[in-house]
Amino acid sequence: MEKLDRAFYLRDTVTVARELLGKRLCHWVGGALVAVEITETEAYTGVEDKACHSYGGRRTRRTQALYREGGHAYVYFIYGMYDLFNVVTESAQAPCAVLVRGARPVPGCEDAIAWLRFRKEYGELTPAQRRGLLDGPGKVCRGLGITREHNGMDLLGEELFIGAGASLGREFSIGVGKRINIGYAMEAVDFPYRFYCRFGDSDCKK
DNA sequence: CTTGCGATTCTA
DNA sequence: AGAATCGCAAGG
Repeated sequence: MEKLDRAFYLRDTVTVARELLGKRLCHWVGGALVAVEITETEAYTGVEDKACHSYGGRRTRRTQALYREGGHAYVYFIYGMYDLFNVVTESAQAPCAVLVRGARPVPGCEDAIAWLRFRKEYGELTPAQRRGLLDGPGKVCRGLGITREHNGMDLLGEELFIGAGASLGREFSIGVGKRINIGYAMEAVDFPYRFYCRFGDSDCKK
């Protein structure tokens, strides 16, 4: 499968966050290629964004991956329980990233369905259950088997990458809103940096 | 070394 | 609305 190239990730973070909607996030794991379609993202725009881990140029062991060139993974641990997957964007001088907040299984991708079913220990999955496997940033990592071991990984490699093709699902428009759970971020709480798929009848947000 | 708290999820 | 649960980052 053709992958998004470096140039895609080196662009403006908000643009990348919008354009990642509908793209296929893929992880080769356990002998299966697990592919899901991204339905919700948030942009974290770097040193001037109080909600971003690199705000003010903060550079610690945790934030190191943010200072890589665009197209790398930034995976960090939160709330004592969850790993969250981000796509690093822009140049190495601009520590920005896009948080993947939600996804859904790609129709017809049986490897992914089998993997997700295994993760949830379900026999069969209703459409609602399939959606519920990936409808939060912690669930995206759990569902795809992404952990902190993937922190800093190059998304142009073979194991973890994002497909360049158009969405396999239905057409959608882009919904915009404020980011979730960043109440501490002063003026940045109101930035319209959350993006989600709108499918006419139903939105991909809770 | 200590401590406050978080880009969440699940249950009620 | 609250608990679970622990690494990170800041401060002493």
